[in-house]
Amino acid sequence: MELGLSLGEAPTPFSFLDHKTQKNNMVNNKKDQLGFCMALGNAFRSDQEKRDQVEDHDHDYDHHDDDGDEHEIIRRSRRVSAADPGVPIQLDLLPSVPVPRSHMITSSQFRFPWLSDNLVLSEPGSLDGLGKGFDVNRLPAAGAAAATEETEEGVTISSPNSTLTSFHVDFCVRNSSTGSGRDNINNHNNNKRDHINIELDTERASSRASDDEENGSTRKKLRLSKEQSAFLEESFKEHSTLNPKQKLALAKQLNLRPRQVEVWFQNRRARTKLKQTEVDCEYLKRCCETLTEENRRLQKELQELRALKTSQPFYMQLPATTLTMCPSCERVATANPAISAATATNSTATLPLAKPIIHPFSHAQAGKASAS
DNA sequence: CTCGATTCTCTAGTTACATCA
DNA sequence: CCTGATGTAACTAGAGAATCG
Repeated sequence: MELGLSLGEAPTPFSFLDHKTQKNNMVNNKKDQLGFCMALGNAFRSDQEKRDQVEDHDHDYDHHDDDGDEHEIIRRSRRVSAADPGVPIQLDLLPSVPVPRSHMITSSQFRFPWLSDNLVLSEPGSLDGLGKGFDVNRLPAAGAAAATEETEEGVTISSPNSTLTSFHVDFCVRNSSTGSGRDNINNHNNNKRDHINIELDTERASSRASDDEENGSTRKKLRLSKEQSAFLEESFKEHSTLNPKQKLALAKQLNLRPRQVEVWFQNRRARTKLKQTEVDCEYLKRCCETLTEENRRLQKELQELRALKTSQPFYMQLPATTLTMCPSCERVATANPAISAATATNSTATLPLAKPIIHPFSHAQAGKASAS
């Protein structure tokens, strides 16, 4: 009988994984037939699944919890323990873009544009303006001239006059130029600092975006505001891909060009995948270490058994048929119970040999033998 | 039904820029 | 102020799928 480890065959999923995770991993493994079961979610599913998701969105935009985003990966990876090297490793992932608590939006606090035209926010102050619709990239005064703008995809963005006023009235203390606003901010008390910084942030984004529109083709890099990033992040948690309808709705809501939303999602997927690759790499590294250690242990055991064989030549010269595995129950039936005991305990004690040979596949006898 | 052109969206890789230590 | 590292928005190329005539 031989014992071996093999990669390449269809794996039997680890029992510690729940059914859903197993299913996901089987999907992952099917592709390259690695036959390796990992306690990690599938951040990127097959094209067919993605298409299915897009089609689902055309019907309804309900949240599907089995979306394999990295947060799901975190939850699933936490179900396993790293304490035992033989047990798969716990891998803790932090969200890739840590959002300050004060800027966090939970999905229960608002709804996405494709769910409803209005966002519902429960935390005033931290995200002022969100609930009334984003306008952070619009020019405060001059931008109003462009009350209706045509995006690159021919989408008309509605007039900003509904939100612009309230959003900027609160922060009229700052300078109109981008850089010099900091001096004013320093004079304010700490309670307002965060609030103002957010505004400064959005204002920078606003001025750059407007510059970009003025310059046209020049590649001016826009830094998305915290609110925009947080909103996109929450949106990404819901769905890692967008259909055109969602993209337009999101762009309209955030006052970004649809192309910007599209690019953000592309880059976000790339970041997630990169992170997932790092996690996979780390996991495989640890698996390799575990297997190396196991291999070392088995080699040592083999050496000890060989040593036993040389020190007990007569004892080991028993007929081969006396140590046999039952093919049905996979129990080792031995003619000499002491041999199995010695093998199991790796003992080198001298053993009595004058015992009758038991039929290897007689379960009743084998059971009796093992019991003795 | 098949075929080629077109369009759209994706990934992977890269570049350019903003920010920070 | 300068500089290198880092993060990320934006770009490019190429592939695959869907659509249309």
